[in-house]
Amino acid sequence: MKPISEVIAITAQVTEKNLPSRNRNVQSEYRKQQMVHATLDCIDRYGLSQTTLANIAKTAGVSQGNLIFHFQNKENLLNQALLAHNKEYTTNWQTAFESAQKTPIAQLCAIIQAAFKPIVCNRKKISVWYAFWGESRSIPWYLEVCGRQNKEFSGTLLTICQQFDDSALSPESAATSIEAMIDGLWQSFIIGPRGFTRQQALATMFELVKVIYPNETRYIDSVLTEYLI
Amino acid sequence: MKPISEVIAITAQVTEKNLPSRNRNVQSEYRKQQMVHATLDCIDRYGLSQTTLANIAKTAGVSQGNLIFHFQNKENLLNQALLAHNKEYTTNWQTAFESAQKTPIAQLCAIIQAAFKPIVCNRKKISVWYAFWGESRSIPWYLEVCGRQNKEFSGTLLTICQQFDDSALSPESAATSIEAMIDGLWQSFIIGPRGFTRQQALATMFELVKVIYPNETRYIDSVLTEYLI
DNA sequence: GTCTATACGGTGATAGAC
DNA sequence: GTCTATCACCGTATAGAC
Repeated sequence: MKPISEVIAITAQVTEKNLPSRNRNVQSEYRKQQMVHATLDCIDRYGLSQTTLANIAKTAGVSQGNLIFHFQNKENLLNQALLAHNKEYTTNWQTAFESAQKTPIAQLCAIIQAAFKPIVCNRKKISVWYAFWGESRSIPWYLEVCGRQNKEFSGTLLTICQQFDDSALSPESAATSIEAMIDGLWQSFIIGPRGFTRQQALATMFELVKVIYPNETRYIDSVLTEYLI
Repeated sequence: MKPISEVIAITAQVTEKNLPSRNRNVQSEYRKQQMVHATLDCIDRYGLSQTTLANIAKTAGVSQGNLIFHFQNKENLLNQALLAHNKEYTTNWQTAFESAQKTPIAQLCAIIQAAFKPIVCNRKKISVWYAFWGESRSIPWYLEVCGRQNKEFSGTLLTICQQFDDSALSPESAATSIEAMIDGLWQSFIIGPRGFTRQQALATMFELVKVIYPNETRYIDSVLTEYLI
């Protein structure tokens, strides 16, 4: 799914070209995006247990009946919301990974930086993950979605770690550690001290990478310097 | 709050001594424990959004009215459940910390081992944390409880890290890294690959500590060996 | 496609017997 | 203290007008 801003751009473009049928489809897609977006907002603000169709409708500025018209039922709406949330997250790190230099350290730094970008690493987005994970026991489908995504990330990370020449850690341990560190630092944004910032998280993250791959210290420092400017 | 097993022991003891009034109090406490326990079970199995008084009552083997009699309302019951959950977690690491040898590395290893003990580190217990954290935005009280606990743990960890003589990491970074690693590895039990075990988690954890404090390699290995026997 | 009105079931909480 | 019966409300989903 495309970000709303992009959909708006497409809508405008199509309108200008006067293509009513495609226009209608795109507008419909945009409406659905709006609703999905409102759903994620509500999950963040009220938690899954207090996220009601009434809430979502009000937030999206549409009627309750309209939600059902587009998504048939609440369950489906929540599923679509999770998929959209997941897609955004995945696209973020994959884009960073693909546009990085083709050296292990550059790729590693790229996906780590991506993980702490404001689009994915903020209180709202993280709250939503936790809301779904908190119900993943009763609704295994939630876990399936997250698990698939997670597996791909882990795989990519492991492949990167396997390309380093020497480290005190095995590639498996290094990959597991780095991934756990990212997840753990994310958690700090929710339950940690109020003043915890993305910059601090990223700095700590890179310090750890330097300890794991001391040979790459120079490159990492250059990335950090560039980032802080 | 005391673990149910202990409460049972006290109940039996008091009964023998024939103290009806205290006995009644203790039995009442035990009843409440049962209900709190059932509540945590339901949060794990159904998620917070599907945890109803009907569910809890059925799980606890009591009537719905009885729940309200003891806890006045659902909100209070959930609060007590979180407090009990939190208490168990805190007691676990504090006990380990206090009974450890008074050297930094022994204390560090002790609280790390405690974090991966089956009592606190299993799918059910972790699910419950996530359920509450997922709602912590809408119910700040949840965050307060977890935050206080978290702060104490962080503080203890930092104090320990400050006692090490030399490391490539600052005490602050080391403490943050270790705490994040624990949290991140916990997360693996929920969304990670199915085969992930506590032993693996602990092994990875200790490998990382060795990288952070290379001087302590020997002690850590001895702990690991002892653990795996 | 979007709305309002409404049916229906489930949920938290109360009342009162035992 | 514990239960059953019951209420009032709210949440999802449907129907039908526009």
